[in-house]
Amino acid sequence: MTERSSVRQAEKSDNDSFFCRVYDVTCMIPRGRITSYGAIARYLGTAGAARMVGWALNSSHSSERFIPAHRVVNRNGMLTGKHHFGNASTMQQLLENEGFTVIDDTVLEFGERFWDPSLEL
DNA sequence: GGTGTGACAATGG
DNA sequence: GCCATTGCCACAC
Repeated sequence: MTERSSVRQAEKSDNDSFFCRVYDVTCMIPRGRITSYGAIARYLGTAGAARMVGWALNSSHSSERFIPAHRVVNRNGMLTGKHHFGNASTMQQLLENEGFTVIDDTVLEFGERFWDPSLEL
């Protein structure tokens, strides 16, 4: 009996998918904040599935809800998935609009504006 | 049902 | 200190 099973039983909805959780957490990211794939994965209980988080966001376009995936970067603060926004500059523009400074596909404010769902949520 | 993959993360040389 | 390799876990084929 794991924590996950209880949650899964409580939800018992289509949201039981790992993807939906990633979408939910990503939407919870406060404006002006930023997090990493590993932080989200760890919050979900799958610390080693950081890659899955990225993959889930890759399918975020399939979600009816807008997913601020631009607030999610790798541990280095690098915009590794900017190419998946359609235009490579879209993700950077969104981050700059949030008040971030993006240089060389890397968020300089990453260390300061880092938001950990496991700590904040 | 097994194999491959994937927007990462951590470790080793 | 930088580059290369391995591990990880859930989904698609």
